[in-house]
Amino acid sequence: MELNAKYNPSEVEDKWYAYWLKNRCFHSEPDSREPYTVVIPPPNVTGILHMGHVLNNTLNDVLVRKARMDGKNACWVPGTDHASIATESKVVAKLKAQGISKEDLTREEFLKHAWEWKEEHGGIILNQLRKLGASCDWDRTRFTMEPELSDAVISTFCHFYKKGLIYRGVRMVNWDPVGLTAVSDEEVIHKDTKSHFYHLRYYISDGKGKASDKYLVIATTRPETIMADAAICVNPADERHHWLKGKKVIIPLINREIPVIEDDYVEMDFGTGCLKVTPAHDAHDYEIGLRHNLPVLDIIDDHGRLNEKAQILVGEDRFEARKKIVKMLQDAGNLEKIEEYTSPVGYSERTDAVIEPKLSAQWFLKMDALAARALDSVESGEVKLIPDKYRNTYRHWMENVHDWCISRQLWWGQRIPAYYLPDGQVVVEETPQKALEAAQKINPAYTAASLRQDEDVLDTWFSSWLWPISVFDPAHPGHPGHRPNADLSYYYPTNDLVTGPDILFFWVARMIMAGNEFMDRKPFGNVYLTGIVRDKLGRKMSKTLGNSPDPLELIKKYGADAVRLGMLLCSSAGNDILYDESMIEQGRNFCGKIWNSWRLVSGWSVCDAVKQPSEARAAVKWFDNKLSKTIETVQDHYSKFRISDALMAVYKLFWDDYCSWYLEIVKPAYGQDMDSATYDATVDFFEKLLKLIHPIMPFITEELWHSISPRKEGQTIMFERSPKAGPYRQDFLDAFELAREVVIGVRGVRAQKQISPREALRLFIDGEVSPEVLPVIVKLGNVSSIETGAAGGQAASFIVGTLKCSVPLKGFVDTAEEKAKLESELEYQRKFLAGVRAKLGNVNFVSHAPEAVVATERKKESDALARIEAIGEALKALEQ
RNA sequence: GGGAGCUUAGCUCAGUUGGUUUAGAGCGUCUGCCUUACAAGCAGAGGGUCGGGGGUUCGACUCCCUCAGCUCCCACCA
Repeated sequence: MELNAKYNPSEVEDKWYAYWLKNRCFHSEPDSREPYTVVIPPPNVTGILHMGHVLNNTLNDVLVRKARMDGKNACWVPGTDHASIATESKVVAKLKAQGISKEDLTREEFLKHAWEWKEEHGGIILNQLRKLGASCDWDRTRFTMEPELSDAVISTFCHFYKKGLIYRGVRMVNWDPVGLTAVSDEEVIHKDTKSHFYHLRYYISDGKGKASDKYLVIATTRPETIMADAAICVNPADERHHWLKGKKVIIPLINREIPVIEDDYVEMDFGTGCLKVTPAHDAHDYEIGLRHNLPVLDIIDDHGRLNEKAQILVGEDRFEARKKIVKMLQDAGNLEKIEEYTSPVGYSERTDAVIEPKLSAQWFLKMDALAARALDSVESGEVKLIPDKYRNTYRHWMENVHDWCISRQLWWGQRIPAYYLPDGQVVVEETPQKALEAAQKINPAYTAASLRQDEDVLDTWFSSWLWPISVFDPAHPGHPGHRPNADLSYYYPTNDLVTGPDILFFWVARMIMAGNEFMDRKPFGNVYLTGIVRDKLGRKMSKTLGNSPDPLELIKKYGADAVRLGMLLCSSAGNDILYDESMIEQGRNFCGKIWNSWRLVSGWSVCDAVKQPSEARAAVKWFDNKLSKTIETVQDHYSKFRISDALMAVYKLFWDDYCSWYLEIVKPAYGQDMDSATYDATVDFFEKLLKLIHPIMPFITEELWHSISPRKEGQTIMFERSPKAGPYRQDFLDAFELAREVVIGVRGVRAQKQISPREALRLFIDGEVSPEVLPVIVKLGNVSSIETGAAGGQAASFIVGTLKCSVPLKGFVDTAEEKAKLESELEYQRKFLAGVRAKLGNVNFVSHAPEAVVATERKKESDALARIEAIGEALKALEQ
């Protein structure tokens, strides 16, 4: 096959991806082989590919392709997540742009729009993953809200309800006034936010509801909530405030009377020591309210606006109201002072709205028992977190977990299967039919019309925690007595999970809980937590900063293989990645290198009459050993999830060892034929290298593998076996390494003296070199002869290990310069020797240190002595 | 406020139970090369007292303490 002078990734990539699909290379069915299973962290159904996905899915694909080539039955299940709040807010925004308000629609109408949106935009991201080369089993593509998976979610709810772990209650929850839903604690992000501390005067009541001239001062960050105040609270031990005992104070502006109460909760040395208690709008205040039987007055509506109970500023947004009420308080003489103040404020993860603590009825899942078991799964090592520093974080979270608020006031998602009866009772059943049956057991007169289903849907994570189970057997979760189907029995538990640490609790921990609950075992063995992709300056990638490159553009420009390699280059687990396009350039350059090396090799002509040159024989033997050793290293890296190390080892093996050394040695002179032994070995090495690289760069390796020799239709490098490491001779590798260093020394002399590489030089070596590798020095050093001993007269010399090498160079050598160089080297060696001898002279060292260490020091000593002697001789020779 | 982690060459990072490492890699930098696979390349070179200080040890990048800086997670001082 004729090769283009340049590698053209886009042509090649589309061709092979189509080929793989056509031959169903990614599809897996249970068989007798060992399974290797991975489920994709399902991206949002309407999402588009960003660099984080690229990193994650590249890693996933490398692991999957590697496992496949190791002979395992690899199965990577793709799919998408319905992402209830994210998708719903997108649909709401789209409708708004069309002049349609969600409130004007019925639930059914809205869902119709949402499904339309999903059909239109859903799954784009899965097509984008194909561009990256992801070898997902597309026949198994799942969606968390497809009917079967939704059914699984509903039965899961029923399962936990009947187990008594799910309850409904009025609690202080995190309310998102933009998303118009409650969110879980995990979906609240606390950010330090600059605000003000307002010191307000509350006048003491004269007992007749009128203000006296005495007052106390409270400090608050939320003056707009004073209308909802239920009390003023002080610490009972605070003597400054004893005079307030039993008094009542007047809320400014609205002149409502509230009591002064005492509670230990109040810190004496914070603020003024007086706390305004607003049970409806602060979680602690709510607790205090419960203890003291205070009324709850909710003055903020779902949108974050003051309602009519506030009496004043009705209809104003909470932040507008804050500004206005400050002015009003000032005018009324109640504002004592304003301080600058920075405090943590909770924001909604999805909408970035400031979270409003709000009292409402929600569904919760009890977490204690689930968390305890999930903690054990990690502590016992059943599930490994990589890197393991996340174990600490994980433990901390699991030991301090709160009940999970699982209801959302949204429509896009699985609707809670709770049905309210006219008598106030509630039945929880998987279907309306079953619910009716249950209801009729309570009262046979009930009809379908008597049942009112809960309006809320479930948190997205309440469906995605089933993912590793439900993608294989959707009916399974929550069904007592249900036997796992063939797929689930074979593929579960999955092997590795690659995901970001940001969803360790949202998703990973909860999958472990669900796995334990429904399968009685872990959902995966290893969790590889990637870093977050940041820009060169360490900033998170975001649309507003415009620092987030479009992966598809990059793939178009550099090729998918280049993008994959670029991302992996700096992907040590858990470390954030500072993305820079130059990494992808490096990937592209590597593609070019691979391509060109095959152009060279494939262009050689072979003649059986040619005998194998001695340097080629040495090179073949050396590379064979080197290959084995490197494969061993690479396997070790993979087994420890050190993907970038594995990649770098392969990269250097190909570029440095194979191209720069091996090919340069065996390369025949221009126009000359090559012997067949060397040629066959060279091609064999090349093919093995392609197989080693394939998991990382699937496209170019497939292309060239087909170029090596014609393959049958359907054959692919994907199913070739990973090259195995054979035994290798370290002593031979060392001997070759010595020769390599001699060559570098000779080249160094040329560079320094500006002697053309074409001019052959004589080389003197004083010391022992394996005769096998001498021809290598001759060829790559362009040496006319290698003689033993030292070059007399003017010569450039260098030391390799304990070898003294010299190149006679009449007329090229500046004696003084050469002498200075040698002398500085001599001084360095003497210092080094002194250091070693000091160590060896220390009785404690010799008696305490292990023998091997002492032996090493002795070797260092003798080597240094040899070098010093060699340098001395070189100096002597210079003086002649 | 609590917890975890990080600080090694210009940049990004390795350094695996303290001694075969007189501290490594990739990229970048510098010098010389259009050498008939590749200038997206080839050859060569320079570059770090391992954040500061103290300690343990025969021996510390590696263990302990302390200080400084950075990052992340958790958290209800209004």
